[in-house]
Amino acid sequence: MARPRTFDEDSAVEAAMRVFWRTGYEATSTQDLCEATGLGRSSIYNTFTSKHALFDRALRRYAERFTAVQLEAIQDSTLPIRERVRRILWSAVEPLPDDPAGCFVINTIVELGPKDAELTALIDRDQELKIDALTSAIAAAQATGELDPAQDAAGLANYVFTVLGGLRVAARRNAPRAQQQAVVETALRLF
Amino acid sequence: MARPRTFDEDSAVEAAMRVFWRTGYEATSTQDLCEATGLGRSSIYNTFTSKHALFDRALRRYAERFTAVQLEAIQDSTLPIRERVRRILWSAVEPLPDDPAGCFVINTIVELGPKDAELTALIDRDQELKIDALTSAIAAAQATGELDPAQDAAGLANYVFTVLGGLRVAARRNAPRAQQQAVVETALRLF
DNA sequence: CAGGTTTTGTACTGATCATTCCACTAGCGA
DNA sequence: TCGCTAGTGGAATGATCAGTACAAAACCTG
Repeated sequence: MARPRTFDEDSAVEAAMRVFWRTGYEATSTQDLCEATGLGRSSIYNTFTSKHALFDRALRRYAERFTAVQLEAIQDSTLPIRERVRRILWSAVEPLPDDPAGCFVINTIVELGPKDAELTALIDRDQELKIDALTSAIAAAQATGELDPAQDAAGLANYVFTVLGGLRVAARRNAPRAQQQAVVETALRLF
Repeated sequence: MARPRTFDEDSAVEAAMRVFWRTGYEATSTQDLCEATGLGRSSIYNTFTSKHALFDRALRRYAERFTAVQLEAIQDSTLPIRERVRRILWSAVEPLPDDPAGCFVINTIVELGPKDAELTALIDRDQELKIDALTSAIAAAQATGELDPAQDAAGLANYVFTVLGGLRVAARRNAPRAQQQAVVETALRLF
């Protein structure tokens, strides 16, 4: 019963995600969100309750999608560990052509990290998931002799994602691609 | 002739810097700036002309100060190159106790990078200065045989500052200090 | 002490902010 | 086809935004 929606909720979140990603939380107005999603104010508030809640939805969408891709790369046992790490780092160097610059998660840490404990917790959980997966993959590679077992697996995993963060900041600044590629190769020397 | 100021311009910029550093550009209101600096609106606009101009002043202050410290570390020839690099990375792991989390420059890249070409140019120049200095120091170390001359000096310098960026993002998220220290040690293995 | 000049506090501007309200519309079940 | 319910568009809401106008105040010079 009753009138059905004329829009797709999922693609509205997708559109909002891209605006927040490009522009940040504070600098994005509800008007911007209306224009980006094609929805009216009422529909946005009726569906998502607030700007902050929509931001939360958008961030979750982003994190889930990118984490899935990275977990897939990490767990692809047809590739040597070194190539899997390369794929992870490479994602920062060769983003999809019309994605906004940088990483939405890192933008959020920087902008809202000190102010929004809930979002920080969400991001921490996501980060831990990836670190754990990479740690396991590295440990497995050490067990097969593919990697020096003397190294601390968790430490290496942490290192990889820290470098990734640095690359994503560099991407936000439009650093030359060749430079970033060189950094990836340098970082990979430990593998 | 005429009435003198009752405040110190420099310490007003310092106070503004710390608010912008902690809170970002958009989320800092002129009211916040009044409270942080202890000045009235009139004095702020009379002295600094606009919020954006004050932000610019604050960012320059920050960049000049931190760049000076880092250049000093880079050029301290009493230390082996490895220790100099360690000092650079260490600054992200052990910040001064009541400084805001993270790095004001990186916060600015992330928040305003895509929107503010002038600030981006300022940051790029600053970054280049540091990269060049570190490149020279690495090349010198290679010449004395302290470091393998086969490595690309500029590439290594770039790598160091990319890792530093990653560490500073981690600091903004309050990542455990021990984890960050481990990352520093891992990154240093290339030296 | 008086004149000139800049600073300072306060009150105000118009714009924009996130959010809400309400009348209207559109579809589904009866 | 009628009535219920939920979605929609647009006009409000009051708060806050960056920036300004202006008069009173404070200091230096003469």
